[in-house]
Formats: sequence, structure tokens, C-alpha cells
Amino acid sequence: MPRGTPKPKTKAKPPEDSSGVREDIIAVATREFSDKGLAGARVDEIAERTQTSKRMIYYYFESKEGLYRAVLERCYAEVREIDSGIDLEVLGPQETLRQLVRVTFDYHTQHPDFVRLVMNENIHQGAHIGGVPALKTRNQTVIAMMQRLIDRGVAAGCFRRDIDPVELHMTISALCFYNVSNRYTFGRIFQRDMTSVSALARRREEVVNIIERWCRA
Amino acid sequence: MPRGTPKPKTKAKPPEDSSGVREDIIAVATREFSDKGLAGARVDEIAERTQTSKRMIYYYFESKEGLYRAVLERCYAEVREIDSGIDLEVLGPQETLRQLVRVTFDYHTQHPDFVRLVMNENIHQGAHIGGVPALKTRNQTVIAMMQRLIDRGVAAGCFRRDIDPVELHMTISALCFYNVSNRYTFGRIFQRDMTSVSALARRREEVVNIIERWCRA
Amino acid sequence: MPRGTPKPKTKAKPPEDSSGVREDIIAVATREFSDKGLAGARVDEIAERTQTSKRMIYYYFESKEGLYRAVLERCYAEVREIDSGIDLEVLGPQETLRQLVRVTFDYHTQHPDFVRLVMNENIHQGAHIGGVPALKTRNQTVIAMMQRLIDRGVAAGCFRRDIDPVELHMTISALCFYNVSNRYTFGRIFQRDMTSVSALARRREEVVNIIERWCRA
Amino acid sequence: MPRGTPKPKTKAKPPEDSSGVREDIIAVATREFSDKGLAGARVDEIAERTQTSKRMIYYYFESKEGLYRAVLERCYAEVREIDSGIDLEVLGPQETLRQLVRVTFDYHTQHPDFVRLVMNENIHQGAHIGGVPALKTRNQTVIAMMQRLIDRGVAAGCFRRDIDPVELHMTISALCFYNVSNRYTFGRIFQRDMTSVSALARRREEVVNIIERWCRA
DNA sequence: TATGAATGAGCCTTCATTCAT
DNA sequence: TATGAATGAAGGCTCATTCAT
Repeated sequence: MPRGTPKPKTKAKPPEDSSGVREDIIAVATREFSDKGLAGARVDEIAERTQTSKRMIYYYFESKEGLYRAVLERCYAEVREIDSGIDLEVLGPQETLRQLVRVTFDYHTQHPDFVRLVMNENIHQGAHIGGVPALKTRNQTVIAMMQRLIDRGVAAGCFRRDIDPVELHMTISALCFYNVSNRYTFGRIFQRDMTSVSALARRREEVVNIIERWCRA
Repeated sequence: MPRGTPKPKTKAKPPEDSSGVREDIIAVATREFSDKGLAGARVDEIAERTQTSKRMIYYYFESKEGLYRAVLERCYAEVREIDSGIDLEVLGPQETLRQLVRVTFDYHTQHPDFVRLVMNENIHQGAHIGGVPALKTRNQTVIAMMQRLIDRGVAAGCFRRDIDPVELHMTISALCFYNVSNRYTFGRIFQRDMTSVSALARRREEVVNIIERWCRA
Repeated sequence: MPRGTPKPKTKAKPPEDSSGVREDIIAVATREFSDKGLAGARVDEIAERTQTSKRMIYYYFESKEGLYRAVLERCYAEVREIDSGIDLEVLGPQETLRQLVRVTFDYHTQHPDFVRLVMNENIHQGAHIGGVPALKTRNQTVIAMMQRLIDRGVAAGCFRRDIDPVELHMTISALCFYNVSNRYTFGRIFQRDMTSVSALARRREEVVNIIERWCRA
Repeated sequence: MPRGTPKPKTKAKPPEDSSGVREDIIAVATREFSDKGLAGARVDEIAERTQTSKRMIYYYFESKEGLYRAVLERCYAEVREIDSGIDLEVLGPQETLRQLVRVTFDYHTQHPDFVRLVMNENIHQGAHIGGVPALKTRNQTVIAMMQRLIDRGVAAGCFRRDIDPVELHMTISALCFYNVSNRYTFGRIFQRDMTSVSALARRREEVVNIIERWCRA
């Protein structure tokens, strides 16, 4: 991004967030970045929708890219809480898997901003996600949880033995993600409304089915 | 009337493509747009990588957006040819379905530009795809083909009766698309190489499995 | 959203003029616009002659046209002060009328920029003058003053009864304006120097005569 | 006008006009130039409204400026015919003068393009009118005619002795010109319709009056 | 901590003009 | 004589970023 002179930059003290200024900025920026991408978003516009001034953005985040990274980080931090809602031990493995898929599906549906942000990041070949920690922890949590579920299902005789937990997670993600991410192009090409409540409910159960049949012993 | 004013624009005559100038520009632009998005791509940079000058871009495409639209159109035109490679009648329905999945998977793998372009278009909420015709034809072709395949499979007793052709196409697309589209974020988070030949081969067969089990009678 | 797209523009806040930046720009732009017209003037050139940069022009005036409007407004604001120099009550009506003509004539002679700007605006069919307020006030002032003068002259028996104040103002304006506005074409065609001090003095008295004879009872 | 590279230019053979191509171009260009000025007019647009192509403009007129000059020349050539309509010897000097004013007034009213073109030329400080011959002839004709008229009027005892023919011509021109040239600004400022048939008729007689009273013995 | 003014670099677009045929 | 394609050189406008206060 070669606009302006990027100045050598030597000092780097990330300031503490006193009031909710940081949060306010991030909230606004999330929408902007997910709407228009990193290049398409305008710092001026973000600042305008904010309670504070443009200067504050640079004060807290150092640059447009810094803000983008913060937004990304926040988004991934929130996803971490998807699964925290379901207690894996209460229901049987089959029903737990179903719930997992449903919760994941709903999360994507309800957070299109997150979906678009991830798309953006992939368009940039994951250039900014490297600077975001907390992702390593998360992956282990999710995968471990998947493994536990698989183990229980195998023990109960309802899941096949050779399910890879990462593969399972990926498949669920793919199906849930696509339904939001490709909503516009797929919807337009095949003249299908992919946003109506009923269409979502139907597709959700179909995804449950796909996963279930795939895992079944 | 100053420069800025858009002016009704008499639409002028769209110039014929004498040499391969148009093609050349589209080829270069495809890479640029899929790399950086509509906003991120630079007309100057596209022009530089081209055989001709920046002026020619405007001569042929009227605007950056016009070029973007042309790129999009070209891309979708090429996808149409995915399925033309497989003869549906030669093999049995099961094997045909497998081939279909494999071909689709490979196409996505080999055309990451297409994938990113589609992502971009979805970030823009499909704002530009409306102006691209030739999409209606395609959807009917694909869906009709799916339906034929399903019919044959049902007749042969190997597919379940209630498969929806659009749903089937969507599921295949989702799984193939995601593997390319979310390559960077997913790969980095779960420390998985999603681009190596072996990883691709493995995942491809997994997708085949998912679809197969889902369709099985 | 690429650069080209005009965007609804939230009208932002029009920045206060802290130093004389605004004034400086307007002064320079006045010359440029009156020399070359709206289309012919170059923002770059205006900026160069200015104390500040081109960016500032857009900061203060939003667009080339906005600057043009500001220049127009300023010019008309200044004309308002033409008549403020003469006290209508001191001299007799005849002499006052003479003074009025002389002052008007001199103003035009001394402000060729204003004259050319007005010509420009008329070439554009008054497209920009609509956005300039403060004109209504002025017309009433001038016309009211004319009417007063006429009344006095009629009362004194030296003016005819049926003089229309707008018509009077228009006639004076036309004769004073033309001498500056058509200076080049008329001067060249009839090989007359219309800019020398003596030529101006002579013509000025002729205009005084024309008006006087026309108004005389 | 520093766009493009103006090439050294050595050959200069003005091509003969075979068909009405030249005329066609000039007709179209007249409107364009008078509407938008030299800088504001677009060669492309002129070409588009023409029966022929853009190349022809350069073939016949060498450059945009050349075309502008041709337009100017044509315009002034046509004005020459204003007075040819009235026979000076038929009516008495007073009535002849009145007719002269009326004809001049009407000509301006009916040829706003000419008026705007002249304004343009004055904005450019008469830079292009130098290259137009045929103007010297015209001035002598007009002035001579004025002189004759004055002589007759003086001889008949109805005109004052000391009327300068150039001054007379200038005054008539000024009043007729202004009514068209400043139509938009004056009309808007003083809320006067200066284009309606009745307004024109009224003003025309007023101008006749002004001139008459000024010349009267 | 906060803000409005300021800015250099660069972006999309357009123009008058010429070349190949 | 005629035309469609091509082009160098700007031209108007905008962006991320910094400075003065």
C-alpha cells in the first residue's frame, strides 16, 4: 500500500484503552473492512462513523493495516466461543454432532462480517493473520474437542473408526462457510434465495445430514 | 463541463478486438483483480504488465469496473467447460458422480484466480455479476446434468430418491471451493498444508466420500 | 468502490478558514478562471501560483467547480460595493446620475476579471450562479437606489416620468460592460484602442451623455 | 493547450471542400464551441455529431484551434449580411436609424451562438481573431454606411452634427449584444425574463429610444 | 488525550492527436 | 478520401498519514 510516506517508525508503545474508544473504533472498522476489503475501506469513513476523530485511529492502531489486524484478531477471538455453548457430555455422540453442526451453521449465518473478513484475508493470502496469536490455542481446543466427540461415537459404535478430527472440522466449516460466503454469486446464478429463514433452516438440516451420513459407522 | 462530471455518455461503439489486445489485458487483469480485489488493483500496474498502454484499457473497457466485469464474465464462461470433459453416459452413475466431484475439485485447485474472483464478488455483494449474462444458460445446463445423473442413479437403485440437484451441486461446490478459498486461514490456523499434491489428493478422495455417502440409497 | 464513483458524499464539514489560505486560493483562481474559463483553467496551475498545495483546494472547495462558485460569489459580493461610494443625497439628481454612470464605468474598467467571469457564466448559461445567494439582496438595493434617484429627478422636473429603474440599470451596465467585455474583438475589427486612458475617458463621457439624454424630461 | 505532442508541422495545404463535409463540421462545431468554449468543447463530441469521422476534422482544419478559427471566421462572415437587408435610401434618416437598430437587435437575438462565440474570443483576449481576414473590409463597410446615414440626418436637420460613426455603431452593438450575452446572469439576478417575445419587443423599442434620443439634434 | 488543518504521492480518467490501412 | 485503433501527456480528484495546537 504505497500511498503517502510511511515514515521510518521507531517508537511503538501500544496505548492502554481507557474508555471504550478502542472498542468503538473496532466495531465500526469491522463493518467497513468486511464490506469493502482492506483496500476498499476508507480511514476517513471509519473515523466519521466513530465517536472520536481520525487521529485516534492512528493513536491506537498506528496504521490502517494495524486496525485491520486488530479487527481480524477480534473476530477470531469471538469465534472461539462458538462451541463453548454446547456441553459435549450431556447428549449422546450423534445428537452432540448434530448440535455442533447446527451451532456452527448458525454462527456463520449470524456473523456475515466474520465470513467476509476471512474471505478478505484469504484474498490477501493470509498476509495479516500471521501477526495474530491466540489462534494456535484455539485450534488445539477445537480439534481436541472433535477428537473427544469422535472417540465417544466410536466407543458407542455409531461413528466409523477412521474419522480425522481436522477433516471433520474442515468439512463442517466448509459447508457452513460457503452458505454465507457464496450467497450472492450462487444465489444469483441459480436464482435461489439463500437468506430467507426457511431456506436457511432447510439447508442447515441438509448439512446435518451430510455430516451425519459421512461419520456414521 | 469539467473532467469529474460523469456525463450521460453516448455509449460510443465498443471497439472490435483486432489483435489479441483485449485478451492480453483480460489475462493480466484477471491476476491483478484476483490478487488485490477491485479496489486494491491498480490500473497502472495492469497496464504495465500488458503489451499495450493504459489508455487502451479505457479504450476497450471504458473503466476499471468495466474491465473487472469483463474479467468476471470471462471467468464464468470458462467454468462452463468444467463438466464438458466427462461423458455422463459411459460409466455407471456412482463412478460418474465420483468423476464429477474429482473434476470439479481439480478445476478449483487449478484455478485459484477464479476462486478469489468469486470471493471478491461476494464481498461486493454480487454488485457486478448482475451485468454478466450467459450465467442463466450455465445454471440450467449444470442442473439438468445433475438431474440426469440422479435419475440414472435412482433407477439403478444406488442413489436415494430425494436428492435435490441444486443442493447436490451446491454441496460439491462448497467442498471444492473452500479447499482453495480458505486455504490460507485454515491452513495457518491448523498448521495444515493444503496445497501439496498429496494433501490435495487425500482431501479430494475425502470429498468424493462425503458426496458418495450422502447420495447413497 | 473505485475512485471514479462519485459517492453520496456526506457533505462533511466545510473547514473554517484559519489563515488566509482560502483567500489566497480565491485570489489566484479568480485570475485563472477569468483568463481561461472553467474548462480551460487548470487546478494544477492554480495550486502552483498559490501559497499552498493542490490538495488544499480540494480541502476547502471540494472540487474545481466548487472553487469556481466561490470565485463567482466573491466577485459578485465585491460589485455590491460599487455604489456605496456615492452619496445620492448630496448632489442634484442630474449630477448624481452622471456620477453613478462614471463610477460604474470605472468599476468595470478596473475589474476586467469580473467582466470576464460574468461572460463565462453566461456562456455556461448561468449554470453556477444559481448556487450563489446574496444576489437577491443586491438587486433590491440597486434597484431601490435607482428608483430613489429617478423619483428625485422627476420631482425636480429634470427626468422623464416613465423611467423604469431596472431598464436604467441595465442600460448603464450594458454600456459599461461592453466596453470591457468586447474590447478585443471590437478594438481589433475597428482598429480602435479601447484601453488607453484618453479613449476610456472619452467613451465614459459619451456613455454619460447617452444616459443623460435618454433620461432627460 | 499543451495536451499531446503538437508535432513540428511543415506541410500546410488547405484541402478543397468537395462535398459539404466542411460545412457540416463547421455547423456542428459552432454549436459546440459556443456552448462550451474552446477549452470545453470536445473534438470527439464534435466528430460524433458529424456525418463524418474525427479524422476529417484534422484533415480539413489541422487542429482543434484551426476548427475554432474557421468557426469564428464563418460567424463574422455571416454578420456582414446584417445590414444588407435594409436600403438606406428609401426611408428618412430617423426611420432608417430605427430600422438599423431593430435589425441589429434581432440579429443578436436570433444568433446567440454568434454572441457566445464573440464572448469566448474576448475571454481569450482576441487571440484567434487576428488570423481571420475579411474583418477589415467589413468594418469599413459598416462605418461608411453609418457615416452616410449620419450625413443625411444632419443634412435633414434631425441629427446632431458631432456624431461619431464608430461610437454610434458601438453603442448600438453594446445594447443589442448585452441583451443576449448577459441574459442569464442579469436575468437571474433581477428576476427578469429576457427571452420572452414580449420582453424582447419591449427592450428593443427601448434601445431604439436610447439611440434616437442620443442622436437627435 | 484529543482535534482540525495540512500534505505528498498516486489513482482513475480524458484529451487532442496520429498511425496503419 | 476515409476510418478505427492507438497513444503520450496531462487533468481532476482522493488516500493514508502527520503536524500544530
